[in-house]
Amino acid sequence: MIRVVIYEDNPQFREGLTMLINGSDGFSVLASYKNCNNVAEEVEKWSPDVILMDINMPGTDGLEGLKKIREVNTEVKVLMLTVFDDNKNVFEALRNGANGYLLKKTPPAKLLEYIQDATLGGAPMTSSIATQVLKMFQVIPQSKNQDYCLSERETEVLQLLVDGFSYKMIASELFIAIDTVRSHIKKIYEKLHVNSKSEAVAKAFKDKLL
Amino acid sequence: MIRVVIYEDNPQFREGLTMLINGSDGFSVLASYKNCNNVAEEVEKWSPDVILMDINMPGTDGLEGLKKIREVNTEVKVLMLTVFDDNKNVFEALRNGANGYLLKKTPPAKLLEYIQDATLGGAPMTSSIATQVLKMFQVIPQSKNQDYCLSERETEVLQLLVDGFSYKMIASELFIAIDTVRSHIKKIYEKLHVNSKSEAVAKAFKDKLL
DNA sequence: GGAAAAATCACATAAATATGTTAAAATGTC
DNA sequence: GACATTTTAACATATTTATGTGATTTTTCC
Repeated sequence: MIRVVIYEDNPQFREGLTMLINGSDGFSVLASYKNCNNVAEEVEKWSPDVILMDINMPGTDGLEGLKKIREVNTEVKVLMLTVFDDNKNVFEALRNGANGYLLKKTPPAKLLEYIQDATLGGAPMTSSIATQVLKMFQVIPQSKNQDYCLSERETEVLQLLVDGFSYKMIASELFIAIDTVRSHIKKIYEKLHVNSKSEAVAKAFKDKLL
Repeated sequence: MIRVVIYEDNPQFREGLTMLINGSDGFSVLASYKNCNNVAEEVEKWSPDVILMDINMPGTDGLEGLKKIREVNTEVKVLMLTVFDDNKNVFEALRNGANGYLLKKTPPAKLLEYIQDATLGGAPMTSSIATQVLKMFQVIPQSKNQDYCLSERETEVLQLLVDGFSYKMIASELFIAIDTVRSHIKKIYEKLHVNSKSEAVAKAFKDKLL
């Protein structure tokens, strides 16, 4: 038996969901609420398997509700429900530990399937949402793996620069003369096409050299 | 009719897939190959709706194959197939535009459903993979929004430091005296608890201050 | 209107950095 | 062994940066 708690401000939709789920074998609604104002206590009280969470609600909204839930419970599966597939909300929800993201227009049969999918460790998403999620992956880390051919020693020195070491400190850290440090850094600047320490540090971060 | 091309080095598995798909209404296998050595031409030739792509293959493997496909075709849905849910491969595949990621042990009925799901814009994933993807979202941007209370002007100056400007350049950029730049930077160092330009730059990147 | 914070500028000085030139070992490769 | 690359190092010098101690003007906010 999959035990569900619902957060949804619209009374009709809330009732509809409850009837659908209670009317299906293997599913039962433990409770439903019209906002997340007391979500922490409610989740602790019922300890459901799945929570259906509307995003747009008066008072504490779905995203904040999700955060509060995750502060007290990382096990329960939380499926976000929304009318629009708003990019920013999707990202925020997944970042805060949502297990799935569904549009409200999802047909009832699919919804039940998705709920079950979530309990099995899946990440059910409406296809338009799934498309967005895939795009996020493609955008985020366009790791421009430019290779500047830094030698081992040069990489080491650059790492220390990034860590905030002065020439003097690097010299004593690596047991070499400060003039040698200078030499290395000069070479590093050439290879990275920069001419100051802070530019080199910035480039190291931007191009993920370390 | 959903038109499929298969890349899979194991002959048995390749044959099994082909028979399964060809034997199902609404699906047909256009071709199957045992490596990705000529993937670009093959995809252009068949222009399939869906490609099933094994990750581990001799010669050009699935990940490289995926990259080559995306260079010539961004429309075709590519589903990655693998025995293991290896974290790094999942990430690399999604980053390079895979549309889904399935374990080979996926039951035949599910597999057909997933293929269809992909054509409809979904992102079909085995639940263990889905779990990993969700975790990636939670890990990536742990935005430790530490607020160092930099003023507007200070933020501006820090930005220019990060961009590699010297004090002199900042002064002329902002139409202020170099001594004023010094004052701002001194204040910035205090607030960030650092005492050199490169440390400030590094901190700006680490804490995503800009 | 007055207190607090932010932004502006000046002068001084020690320390650190950038740049140039040069060159001897050490290491790796064909 | 010859060659290229890397690592090491010294010396010189101009520029930049870090730090201190003031002080004046704006802006903000109650």
